[in-house]
Amino acid sequence: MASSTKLLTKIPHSFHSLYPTKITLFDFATVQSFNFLKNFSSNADSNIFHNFNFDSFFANLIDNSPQKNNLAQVHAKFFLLGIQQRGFLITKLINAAVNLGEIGYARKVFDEFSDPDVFVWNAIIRGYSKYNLFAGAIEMYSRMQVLWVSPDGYTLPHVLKACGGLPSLKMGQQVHGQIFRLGFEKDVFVQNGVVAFYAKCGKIASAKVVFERLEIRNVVSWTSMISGYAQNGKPIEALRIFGEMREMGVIPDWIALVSVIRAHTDVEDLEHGKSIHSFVIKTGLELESDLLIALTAMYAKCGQVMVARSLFNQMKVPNLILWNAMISGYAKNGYADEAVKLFRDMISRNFRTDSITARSAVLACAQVGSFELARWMDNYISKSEHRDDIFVNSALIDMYAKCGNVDMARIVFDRTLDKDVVVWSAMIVGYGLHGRGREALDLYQLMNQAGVRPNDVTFLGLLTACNHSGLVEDGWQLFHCMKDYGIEPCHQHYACVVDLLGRSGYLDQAYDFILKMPIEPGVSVWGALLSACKIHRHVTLGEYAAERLFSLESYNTGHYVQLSNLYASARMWDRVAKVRVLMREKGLSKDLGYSLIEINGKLEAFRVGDKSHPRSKEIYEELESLERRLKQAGFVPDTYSSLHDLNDEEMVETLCNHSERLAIAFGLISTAQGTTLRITKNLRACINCHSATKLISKLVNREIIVRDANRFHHFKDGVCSCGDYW
DNA sequence: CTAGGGTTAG
Repeated sequence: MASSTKLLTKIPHSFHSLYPTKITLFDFATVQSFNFLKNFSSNADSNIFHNFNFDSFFANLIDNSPQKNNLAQVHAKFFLLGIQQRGFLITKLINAAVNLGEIGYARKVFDEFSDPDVFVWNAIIRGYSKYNLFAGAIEMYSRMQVLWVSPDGYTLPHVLKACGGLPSLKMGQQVHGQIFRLGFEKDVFVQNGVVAFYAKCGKIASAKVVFERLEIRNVVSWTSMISGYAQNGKPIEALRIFGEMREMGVIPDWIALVSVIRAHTDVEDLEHGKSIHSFVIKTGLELESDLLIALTAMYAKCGQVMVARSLFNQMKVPNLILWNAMISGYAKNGYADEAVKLFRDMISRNFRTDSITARSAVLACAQVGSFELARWMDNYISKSEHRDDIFVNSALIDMYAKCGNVDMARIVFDRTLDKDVVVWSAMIVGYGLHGRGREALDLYQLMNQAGVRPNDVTFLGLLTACNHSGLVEDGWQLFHCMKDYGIEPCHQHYACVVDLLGRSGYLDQAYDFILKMPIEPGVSVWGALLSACKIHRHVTLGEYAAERLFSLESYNTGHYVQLSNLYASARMWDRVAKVRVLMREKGLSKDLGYSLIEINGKLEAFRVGDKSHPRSKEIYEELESLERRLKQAGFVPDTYSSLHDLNDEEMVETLCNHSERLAIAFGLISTAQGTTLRITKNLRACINCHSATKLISKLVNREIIVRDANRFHHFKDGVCSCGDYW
């Protein structure tokens, strides 16, 4: 009997020395051990186990269990042997289950244990906290206290993490009070937890008080403060604390550096960010993959997408967050095509995507502006696990609106359950962009009925909608509704109102309104006034607005062009010429106009007078025929404002080869009768092309949708949705 | 069995 006991305890050791890897140990030794265990039951001769050390035997087995099944087998044996109440083994079992990610199983083991001590409680609380199941962690913590089990120095950090993760300021403050009563002032683990908790709740001042009272501050204490400032929009302060930490001679580890890199990212200080990068290389920390992710995100967000991409490529197995950082980096910096390409790459390689990936990819599609791509994205999302995510759906609504199809946006809107203010606002903004003011207002009614409180973006969408549909009265009333909801109007709201008043010719009232603004009027406000002056040919007020604009942004070409357009509309050619001279003196070059048209999901670009297209000859033939038909229909080019316009497009003498006309001609010859043409251009629509496009839509019996720098124009049957005001 | 980090719509 004694020899068999000995043999059993010896198996793991002998195997261990022969096969040092843990997996091997499990495969051989435990299979044998399990076979042995299978052959006895609780009524077996208990003498066999007289001197047997269960703790070390099962501990070994648990440590080497690769799966939940193995743990379950071990657990079953506890009951057979009557040792199911050994806290040490249960703690080990729960921790092992947690490390395997089997939190549900860990909880099951916990629930079958009748009288947990602090170690067992710690194990289960750690489990919930580790997987960000904060409510679970807190629930277990309160149950622990009901049973009068006192927390120790290991319990509290997990609980604090949970309080900060929710975040629940109240709960954390209670825990902080307990910590004080229990006397953990000197426990650096607990105190660091308190610092991080306050920082996560945005109570950075409280975090600082606790931090400064710490007698011993380690790198974790410092990092908690640095990331606290970084996460609360105070990156400069974060960097200052980092400086202090360095002065104290504390060596940053890789997590500290991640926080510092994030702070540099937020201030877009690539110079210092790069020096951190070299520090990382010098200290040999560049093997730390999460540090590389932070660096990738930094370069991507600061616009250095090429550098970011090379770091991305260095990673053998990119993880989800790295993919996200790269995709959102591309999307943010206008590399929408690259973002989409990378997203497609990711799904074709069967990587898991999360809600952030989906949002970034949808955002990129919105920028590309291709309706076909938008449809593909929608199709992908609606079949994925993200289909009910309201963040993703609000991005989809925005995407469809920006890709020219507000009705598809509405379909996404209607299928979105539990709509929040962002979803409602996205739809309202979409209607606004397309000049469908009535529908925007109707939706606002429904939103009120649904009990959703509007915010600043909702009102911006509503005001834009009223503006683009000429609903002056409604807009004016809505603007005054804002204060009922305690929403402070910002520059863009004021600009909308100026636009609104200006549209109906109330220019003096618009000026008066500007003078009464509680905040300093900015570029958007004066720009709106100048536009209105151009429409109504009010030269003196327009000149004043232009003067304000030049003082705010003396190098923005657009303002000079607008002023020149104002003069042209009033036929003041000498002043048009003066603006041109002024621009030359400032060394301003004119923005190049271009248009994109989507044909079978592919985008084709045209510049003014472009002859580079392979089908150029056919395009110009179509253009000439269109021109003839326009003339026959009695179309007279509005030469006075166009010929003297300073836009590059507008400078060209023949008006019929503006980029959008080339795009239209190409669209007509490459699509079937009746197909809708979708065009995107980088500048505002010129008056001539706008009138011409209206007529063309009637002559060729096609719907033509043009997205200009400001809004959408839907041309159909000779009229445009903008009502000729843009 | 402890703590700190990175990606985020309108």
